[in-house]
Amino acid sequence: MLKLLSFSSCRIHSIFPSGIRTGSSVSNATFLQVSNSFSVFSRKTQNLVRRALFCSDTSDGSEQVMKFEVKESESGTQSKCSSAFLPTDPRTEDYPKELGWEADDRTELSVSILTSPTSNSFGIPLAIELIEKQHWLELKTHITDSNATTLLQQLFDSEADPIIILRYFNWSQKQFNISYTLELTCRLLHSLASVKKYSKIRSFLDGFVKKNENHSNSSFFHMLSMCSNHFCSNSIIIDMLLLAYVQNSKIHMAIEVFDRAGDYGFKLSALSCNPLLYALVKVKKVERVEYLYKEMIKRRIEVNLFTFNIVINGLCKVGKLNKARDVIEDLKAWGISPNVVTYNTLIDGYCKMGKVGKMNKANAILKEMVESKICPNEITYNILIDGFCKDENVSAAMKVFQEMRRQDLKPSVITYNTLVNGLCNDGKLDEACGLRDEMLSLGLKPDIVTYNALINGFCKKKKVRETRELVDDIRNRGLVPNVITYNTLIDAYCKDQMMEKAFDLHRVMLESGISPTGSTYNCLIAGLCRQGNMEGARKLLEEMQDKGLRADVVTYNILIDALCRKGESRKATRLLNAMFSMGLSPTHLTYNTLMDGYCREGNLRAALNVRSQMEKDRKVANIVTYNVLINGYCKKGKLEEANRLLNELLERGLVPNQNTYQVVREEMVEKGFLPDIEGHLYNVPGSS
DNA sequence: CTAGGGTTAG
Repeated sequence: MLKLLSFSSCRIHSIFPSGIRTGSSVSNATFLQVSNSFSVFSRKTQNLVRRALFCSDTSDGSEQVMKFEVKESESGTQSKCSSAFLPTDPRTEDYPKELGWEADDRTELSVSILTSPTSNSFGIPLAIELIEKQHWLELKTHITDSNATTLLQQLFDSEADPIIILRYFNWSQKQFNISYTLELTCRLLHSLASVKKYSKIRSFLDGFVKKNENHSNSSFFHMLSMCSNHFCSNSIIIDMLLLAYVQNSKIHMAIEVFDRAGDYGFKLSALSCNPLLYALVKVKKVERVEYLYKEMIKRRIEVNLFTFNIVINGLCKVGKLNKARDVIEDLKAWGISPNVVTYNTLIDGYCKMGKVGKMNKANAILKEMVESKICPNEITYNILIDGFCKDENVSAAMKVFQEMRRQDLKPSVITYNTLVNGLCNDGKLDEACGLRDEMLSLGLKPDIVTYNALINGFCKKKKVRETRELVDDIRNRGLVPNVITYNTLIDAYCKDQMMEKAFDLHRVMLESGISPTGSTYNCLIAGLCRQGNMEGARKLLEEMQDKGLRADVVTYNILIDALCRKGESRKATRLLNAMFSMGLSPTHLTYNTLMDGYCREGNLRAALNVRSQMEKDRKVANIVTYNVLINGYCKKGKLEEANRLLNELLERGLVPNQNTYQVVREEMVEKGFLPDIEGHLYNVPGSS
């Protein structure tokens, strides 16, 4: 342990404002040089000496350093000593550099300082006054970047108002372009916490996190607990640090803080944990969400309805609907009642992620909700309308729309947009336009989303004139086309093999200052690929990457598909490997496309290799995988093998679809195979 | 601090 002896006898003052300044022979330069000679001592010793010098109790401000002595000695049998005397003239005195030994943690240190009286000194009270009045210019004349830290320490030691210290801390860091140590930072935070200036701590930590210095969380935690063991303050500061990371999108750091807070036993709050949960939901890191949620309950962190709703939302977004329902039970067990948001979230989950009969389940939840005396709101209806539209049941969506109005709920722009989109996707363009007109008559202004939906509908039907009119309409109504407008139109041109037009639009887009997304490029690359222009596709891929847009799974799927169609499945396989090195995860589609490529080349061995690679990637063969392989075997005349696969897929509980049926019927049934699965085959939807 | 609408591969 280092010990500072004769600390209280130190009577030092007035290195402030610009070092030691007296009528005596001791100058600021002298003082600094002595400071430099400290390098022969261990860092801890240096710091202690500095503190002894700068932080000692000198209330009268009339004393002046003349001479000091530092002694380091190891406890135990061996001991070494060293001393440094402040010289009257630095150029003529020797410094103890040549002593060059390092103290360790067992070294004892003693410091004694001799002082002499002086008169003209810049005292702490004056400094505080200047900071309080924010007379920064005047303050600046008293401070140099070498003693800025000294004043800070003096402020701490004089127990100045934490707000004053904070002001000086921020000002001097900026003024002298310095960064205070973590220790001083933690002392500041503790002093603010001691007077409950939490909003100050919050904004300070926000800036601290933004600066992104190389402080690790581990040293922050360590220093914070070294500076004070006030459990409550520590917990609050760490809680706010976590929130600061979340608000600055440094989720990884936030998670680290969360974990470490657990190790230190600091208590976090829902105020910071909820935003973290939500941030994780937004990036679909749902395993993390589940872990955090469990951990919050385990650590007895306060959880509230927001917490539950966020977790439910996360689970719904990835289709874990049963787990989401379990969380509803959890919250009831906590004595909390679900609210309209809870139910809306769950209904939306079923609408978007549910399997067969999902809309029935969504309706069932609606019923449950009403029975629990929770009134569906406009959003509830919007969710259901969208659900039915996406389920290709626009008429049911319209019924919900009627019901909504019967309940005296006002449809919003979003309601109309949802329906317009549903009608457009159903090819009912007249009705869609009718709804747009209805919006206008109700005083609801169609927005860019309305137009994007309509444009999409008209593009799909290749109604060029109407599409053009709609695009003109956007401008006339004072709306501005956005990325999605452009992407929709570019894709339409690409699908129509009008690549020049597509690239024209791409140019217009750039000129209007709208940044293309990866999707924009995907559309264009797919267009070029359809024309078999692999060279152009490659070039575009490069352009895309030059713009800092990363090729994604879709991009690779497009390229792999194109190569396979050209009978170059080997090259496509190289792209599959490239995906891994780019950190992208191939999807079922990726593997299936590649297998299909090999099958069409008649290379079944290669196709099966892809399948085993897929399984190594822990992707279970789906119905498309089987269709591709069965087709491959059939083309080769290996009907027994195809039969084996067909049985395998049935055993796995997969449902054959029209493609399966097609292949099997053409190639197998007529040749007398598969009597045992006939029953299944004739139940396939769409079969006669 | 939590819930709803528009484009894109196959």
